[in-house]
Amino acid sequence: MPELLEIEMYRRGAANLVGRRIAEIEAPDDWYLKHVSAPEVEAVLTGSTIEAIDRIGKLMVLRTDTERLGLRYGMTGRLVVDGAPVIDVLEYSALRLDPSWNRFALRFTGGGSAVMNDPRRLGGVELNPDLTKLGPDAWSISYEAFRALTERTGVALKALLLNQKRIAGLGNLLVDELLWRAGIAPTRSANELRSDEVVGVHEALVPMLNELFGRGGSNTGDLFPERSAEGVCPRDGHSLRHGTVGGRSTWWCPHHQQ
DNA sequence: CCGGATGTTCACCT
DNA sequence: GAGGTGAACATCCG
Repeated sequence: MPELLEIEMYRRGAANLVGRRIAEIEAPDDWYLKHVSAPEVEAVLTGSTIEAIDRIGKLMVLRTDTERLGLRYGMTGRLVVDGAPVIDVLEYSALRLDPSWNRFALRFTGGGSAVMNDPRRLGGVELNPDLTKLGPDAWSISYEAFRALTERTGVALKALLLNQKRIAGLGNLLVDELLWRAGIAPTRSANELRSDEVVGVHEALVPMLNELFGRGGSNTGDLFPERSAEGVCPRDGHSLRHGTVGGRSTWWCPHHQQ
């Protein structure tokens, strides 16, 4: 479920963790810890206090006075704070939080906890993640930075927008929705876009994020209900095209997305 | 039963 | 270097 909209919901839902002191860490899954061992995380974080929670793209960062703990949610990771899932949209028909899917947890002095529950194990936890590996956050990228991105590569526009090193936060659903709104085919080479097309995509970006955040997440886009073999363009009724672009399943309107 | 899925990384091609 | 493909992770859904 998570793209940057969902991670932002998680971040806000976790705001009351600020000020809490970490009493204990549970890291039962070594595979979930990236570039760090469980004893190392425990040694560094136990006893420290969470001072702030940031988000860059799809990465959530818990800040203490000396460390930063990066939380990635993959496709199925969920955050459970004090026993309650921080979630507004159901990804499956049932919201099941099997305890065996708890991959990482912080227990706080005086009670309460933050638990990452992730059925598919696609997320992970990293100590002091290298933020230089992430491009500017999609919610605040400037037009100049966005235009520079498009000019530097000939990959399909969708592949560029999915590349977190270039622009952080957009996932498969949001990119399809964005390009549908902007009227650009996802297969277009980034550096062959006309200037007005680059403007159009950038201008559609923040309003789309604000709108879908207000509606409840990445799966509330206008195109989303039509992502199927029978899907038609909500704007003009044409049958949607389907294919693989940037390695991901992609739906777009062959009529108004050129 | 089978294929695909809101993500990321890496190996392996061309 | 640049770009593309497929596999891996594990579970659920149509």
